[in-house]
Amino acid sequence: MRADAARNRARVLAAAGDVFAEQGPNAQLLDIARRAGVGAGTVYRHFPTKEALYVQVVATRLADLLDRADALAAEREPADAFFAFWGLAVDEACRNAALCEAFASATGEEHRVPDEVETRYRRTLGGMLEAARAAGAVRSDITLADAFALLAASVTAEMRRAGDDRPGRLTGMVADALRPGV
Amino acid sequence: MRADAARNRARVLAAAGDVFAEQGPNAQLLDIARRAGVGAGTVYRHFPTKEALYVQVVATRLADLLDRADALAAEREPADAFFAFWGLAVDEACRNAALCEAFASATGEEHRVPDEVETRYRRTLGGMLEAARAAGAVRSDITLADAFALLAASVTAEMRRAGDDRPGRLTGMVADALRPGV
DNA sequence: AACGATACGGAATCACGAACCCGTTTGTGG
DNA sequence: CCACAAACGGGTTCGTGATTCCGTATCGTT
Repeated sequence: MRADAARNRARVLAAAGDVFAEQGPNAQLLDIARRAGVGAGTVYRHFPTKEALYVQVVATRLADLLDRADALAAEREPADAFFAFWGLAVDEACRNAALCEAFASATGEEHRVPDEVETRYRRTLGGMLEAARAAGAVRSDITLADAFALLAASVTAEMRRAGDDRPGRLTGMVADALRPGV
Repeated sequence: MRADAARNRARVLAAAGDVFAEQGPNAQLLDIARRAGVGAGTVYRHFPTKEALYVQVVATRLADLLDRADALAAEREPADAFFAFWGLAVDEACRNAALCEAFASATGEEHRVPDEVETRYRRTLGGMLEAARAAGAVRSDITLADAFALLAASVTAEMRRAGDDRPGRLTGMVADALRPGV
């Protein structure tokens, strides 16, 4: 691959990462091209459609997040790791409209990330959930689907947090719903 | 007003109610016109823009919901009324993409309902919350903003409920986060 | 340094959906 | 029953944004 092509591809990905993070999946392709310092045609030489570019960006962000999840799982006690990841994921999603959308639509219909990433996501969160449950930190009737749904709910709550300067408070309240009663 | 005009206006409102409920604010105006058995021009003679029609529909649905809230507040104990309304609102939102959007965007930026409706909404939910708090059924640190955010979160959770045939379960879990600890 | 092969920019094209217009139809007061 | 204002429908216009095209510029190889 020619050097300039590689450079432009990287620039487009970086710009798309920024723009989609700010504006979500409906960002305009021209905005991305402009921010990358490139013409629209160049974007299309590297990605077949805007959708493909978007999916690529989301998949990358998700993979980054899962890397961090793996690190947490390795370093901390199961319960701790699970809830730490929860907070991390919500925090990240709140700063990134693309990721936010990905959680909200979750195993949804549009903007599907590659199966490979989806599978890793399920495996990782599933593993942490299972471990936390085994450690008695999470109610035994909580399924992986419950966790996905409530994670999305946490993101919603946190994004709606109006005039509250205590980030993580609502997320914590929702996450606490997973813990066993007294 | 001519009789046919009144009839068509009602038809358009009914059709818009259905279509927006199914498809949310991005439904196509022609779909609505078609479902109402009317031309696009007729829709525009009664409502200046698609947005105005949408707002009208949402405001009506919200007002209906608030009527039911008032009834609950009158008939039941404060705590009971508050949580019953919570479940009702989530249930209604899940069946209605327009209402769902309205809760999600809440005191948001787009599709603003008339101040009159917004105010009534704040007053009603605020009153029920206050009463529930006074009855000791809701933690004293929960603000109205918290309630809005967590209500939106409940809707998200419930909509994501995948392969779980127990409607209201996740909503209940989120709502329980409002209750005082033991 | 010269020559393909690649890649580039951005103007032109296409698609879609909101909003407008106007010739035709319909309701209704006299 | 009539005349005419009000209302109708749907074809037309307009704007927006994704995608394509192609003449030009650049890279890397001989």
